Amino acid sequence: MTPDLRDELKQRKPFVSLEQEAQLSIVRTSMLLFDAFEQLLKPHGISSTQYNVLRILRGAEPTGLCRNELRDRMLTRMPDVTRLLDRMEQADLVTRERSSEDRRLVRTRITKKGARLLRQLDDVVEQEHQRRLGHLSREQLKSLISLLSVVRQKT
Amino acid sequence: MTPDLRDELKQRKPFVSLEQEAQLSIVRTSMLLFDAFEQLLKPHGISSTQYNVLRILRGAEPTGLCRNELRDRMLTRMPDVTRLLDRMEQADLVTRERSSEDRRLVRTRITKKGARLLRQLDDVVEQEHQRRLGHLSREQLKSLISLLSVVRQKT
DNA sequence: TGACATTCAGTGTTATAACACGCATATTTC
DNA sequence: GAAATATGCGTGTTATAACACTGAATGTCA
Repeated sequence: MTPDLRDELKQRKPFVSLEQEAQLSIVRTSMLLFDAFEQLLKPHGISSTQYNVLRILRGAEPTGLCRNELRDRMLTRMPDVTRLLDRMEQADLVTRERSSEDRRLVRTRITKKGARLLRQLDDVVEQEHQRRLGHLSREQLKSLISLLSVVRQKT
Repeated sequence: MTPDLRDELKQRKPFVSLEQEAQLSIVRTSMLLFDAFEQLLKPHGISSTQYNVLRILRGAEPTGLCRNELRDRMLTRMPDVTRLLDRMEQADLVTRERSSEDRRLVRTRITKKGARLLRQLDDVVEQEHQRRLGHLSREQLKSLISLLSVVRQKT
């Protein structure tokens, strides 16, 4: 019933292994969701990476986070957080302030404008999640979440 | 037993919905697999995108594919296939030839060097899939593949 | 306390992705 | 069969990602 990935990508040969098919399925599905998410955000003027940062910083209020803490919590690898934050600071979405206790650290916090934007997006984003995944049952979702967690165990 | 994504990302608040948790789990898992894959390929001098192109072109022998067919079969969205192929042509991994029947088309094919590189990588790549996903049972893998296919149904 | 190592943020540079546009070739329509 | 439309590829440009390196601040240890 459900068409397999091989058809989707018009592949002639079968997959080498279930493991390979699973990995490609994960990456493929992720890319589709990720791209759709970016398109959704685009009219609002931020990328999904920036959105991710805002979400993290909202959760880290009122203390904020330093650059590396933020980087470690991000969904996707981001080697150049500094300039990402530069742009967000310029857009008045975040503020940065050097810590007085440890002057190596720069504490980043979300601004009111950032928080307002995020609040506007909350509904839009949740609707998107429903649109993309709402056709799965609760059991299917739980099973999927659990299986992916097992995958991530092996780093 | 399996630690959840919330712990992994040090999130304080629970997820808004199962749908959201599932989407984030998919994207997170994909990024980990994808990054590991890129690191694996790096010593061999190609990116995962280029690897993907080579795989597709190997499967499309002996006719090859035109640019847009290739783009449509790629695992990830790629708006700038032309310059990707430019680089690969320069590295002698692919050849391009304008079609004589329809002179709008440019047929791209894998070179011997590209095919050789790919052959070298076959084992390495399959080992990587085993390393990342080999700890799941066949039933778990099938279930995961099937669930992801259901997710993709809603475009 | 002074030398050494470590941690943190930022910078310089190159490579790649993203987007809008343009030109050539085919196809359609009247 | 000429004009209009569609399709396919390439290019110019800007934005962002990736990587290696620098310098400041802190911690460590003799």
